[in-house]
Amino acid sequence: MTHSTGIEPQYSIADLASEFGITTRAIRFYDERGLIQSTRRGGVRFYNPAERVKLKLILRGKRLGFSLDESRDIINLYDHSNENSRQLQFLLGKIREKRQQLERKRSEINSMLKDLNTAEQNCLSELSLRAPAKSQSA
Amino acid sequence: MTHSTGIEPQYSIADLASEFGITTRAIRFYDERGLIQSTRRGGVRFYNPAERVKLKLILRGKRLGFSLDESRDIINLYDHSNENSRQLQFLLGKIREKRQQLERKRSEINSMLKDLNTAEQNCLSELSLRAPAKSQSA
DNA sequence: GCTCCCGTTGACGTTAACGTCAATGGGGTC
DNA sequence: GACCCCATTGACGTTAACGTCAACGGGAGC
Repeated sequence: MTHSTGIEPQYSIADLASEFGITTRAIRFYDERGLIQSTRRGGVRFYNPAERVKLKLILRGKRLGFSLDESRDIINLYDHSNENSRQLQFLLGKIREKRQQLERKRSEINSMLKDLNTAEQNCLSELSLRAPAKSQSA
Repeated sequence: MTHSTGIEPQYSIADLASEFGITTRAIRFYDERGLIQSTRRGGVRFYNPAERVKLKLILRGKRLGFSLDESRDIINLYDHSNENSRQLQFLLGKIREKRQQLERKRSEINSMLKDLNTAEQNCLSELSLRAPAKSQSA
């Protein structure tokens, strides 16, 4: 599969579906929407490693609460071929926006983790009350 | 619960809607679904601070990609009144599951942040190529 | 040549999470 | 007591993100 010279591996739609645990319908949906691109061989879709990575990004985005449109935007942040300086500046701004959004998400996750920790402590202390004492029960 | 002041503040549906930037319809929807509870005064909904906090948790959950059902589950992790030891053990397990899920999300966010950083660096280096040199352009 | 399996394109169905709209009603206020 | 504003209930509409189903086709194996 991994040819060292120049030939890229190609993935069928079923390959990717089983690798990522999604349906082929979902992949076709992303394809129709232009989130990923397929090369056709006799009407049949094939995907190269770059498209596979995009698919990964889409699924990661979904797990983090991003819509497909947002994921598309995020993907586009990485793909800047022959842009001029103005476009690059714009891109840079968007990248920094996205970073702030992600940092907000991360801090909200940290809050939730703190809350869970106190909930766990409450649980444990209530359990220790209900249970007989470990060491010193006359 | 230890409350010293005695009287709790009550929030109208419009209060909460404007505070959190959502519509009253959304709040009624959460209410119908039992994610939050209202006390009625003449058919009109009112919410106490505890329900306001639940609403906050729901919205935070949404931003992090949790469904309303998942947020309901998370909220229930904090509310264990008079449970027996078996139920507490079960709760403890769920709390730890949720924590792992959140930690996965956090590490995925960290990956995305790394990706964004390299994208930013690429942008910057391309810009420095396109732009004239800072010091010696004469 | 027939069957099986995978793939394709429509077309329509589904679910979550609300939005929108109509009819109704209470509470101030002028 | 008419007006206005906010709230409620019910009903139906909407959008995103697919699921499902039907009809069709290519190619591998027998």
